[in-house]
Amino acid sequence: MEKTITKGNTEVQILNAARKVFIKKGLDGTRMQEIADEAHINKALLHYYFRSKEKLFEQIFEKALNDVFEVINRCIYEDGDIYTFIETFVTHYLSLIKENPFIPNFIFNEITTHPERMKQLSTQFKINVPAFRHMIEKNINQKKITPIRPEHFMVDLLGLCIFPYVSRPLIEEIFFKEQPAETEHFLNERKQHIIFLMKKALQA
Amino acid sequence: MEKTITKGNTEVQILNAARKVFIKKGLDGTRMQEIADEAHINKALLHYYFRSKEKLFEQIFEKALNDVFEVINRCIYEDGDIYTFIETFVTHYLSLIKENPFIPNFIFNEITTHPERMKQLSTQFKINVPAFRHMIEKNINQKKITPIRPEHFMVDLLGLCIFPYVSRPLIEEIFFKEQPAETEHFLNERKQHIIFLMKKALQA
DNA sequence: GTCTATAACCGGATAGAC
DNA sequence: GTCTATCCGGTTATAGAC
Repeated sequence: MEKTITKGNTEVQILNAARKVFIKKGLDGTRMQEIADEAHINKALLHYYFRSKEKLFEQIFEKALNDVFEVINRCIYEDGDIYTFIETFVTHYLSLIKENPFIPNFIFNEITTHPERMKQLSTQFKINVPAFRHMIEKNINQKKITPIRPEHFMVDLLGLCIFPYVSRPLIEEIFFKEQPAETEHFLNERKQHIIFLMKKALQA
Repeated sequence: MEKTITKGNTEVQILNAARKVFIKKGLDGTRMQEIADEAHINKALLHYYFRSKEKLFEQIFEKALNDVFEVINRCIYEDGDIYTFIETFVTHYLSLIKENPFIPNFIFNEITTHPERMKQLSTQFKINVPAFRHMIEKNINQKKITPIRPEHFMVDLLGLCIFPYVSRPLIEEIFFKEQPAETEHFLNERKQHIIFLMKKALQA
């Protein structure tokens, strides 16, 4: 009776466990045994459900990439106001990262350590670049913002949001060694700070 | 005679080879055989010179971290003008990354995949935080810039410089799929763009 | 110092009982 | 579907000749 709670979803348990371990340790650093332990099942079951380590990994990687692209696309409206865009983008993106702080690092690392394979997996995801470019250019033409290359704008926003989480251990070590709790507070301040920074930088 | 060119510096050859492989593949993804091949020597020699894979790795990791911190510290002057700081910092930092584009990813990844060990190694490096804070606060008091928390300012600069290189494969895929050579041009534009962006954002 | 050969170990994958 | 036991390839590390 109590067992029914988890009955039938061994597959889900495995996926959750795999996600947790892969994201923290990467493809090469992950041991199938550790996933099995985390999922409270036997190593052999992993192969029963997913055939191989790599097959299991691909599912996790694709899902992670999909989440990241989805949030970006949800914020893009061809005719949107750019100041609204900045606010919604930063808000949604930071909340995604806050809930999954290891994801960006995970993605970047797998792409650089296994370029061929990951590149192939990553090509299926797209962001709506034409709509994004259109939005920026329209706002420029309306003199709402100073001229800027759309690609720089997007990279700026992503870098400002993502970098503090990717480099968190070093930031903690450098700036907040004496009061580690302050790091959390600092990261929470980022939202207002980034919005302020980008709005001011873009003023026409 | 020709052999003397490399005689006596087997150790250096190994370090160069190890650096190249570790930085691209990470600690877990690196095989000692690959380092040996890259250095054109035998696998056993690696152990003769460095005892173990981990010992060899530590040397590479520490050197990488040291380079990164050194550049930052070289730009900090307690009484410096902040607009000068922005220019020299961005210039030096981008040229470091351009020459070693995989270093940031390498460092972040090792710290997250092996937190205990790497944290320990990273504590020996410091940036001159008091001088940096002093510089920012002085410039604020002189009304040269709008008030900003020094930590945010540093994280902004680093993120804007580093992120485009860390995410290069995705940027290429998303924005420049049709003309991959354009990525290089885009990255070269970053220097002027970041300087422009930060100066404008900080204006008093 | 540098090599070849091999030991010792680990981890992904499979066989086969239940 | 789930387990235990085991295989087998690959990888770090060492022994020992030169």
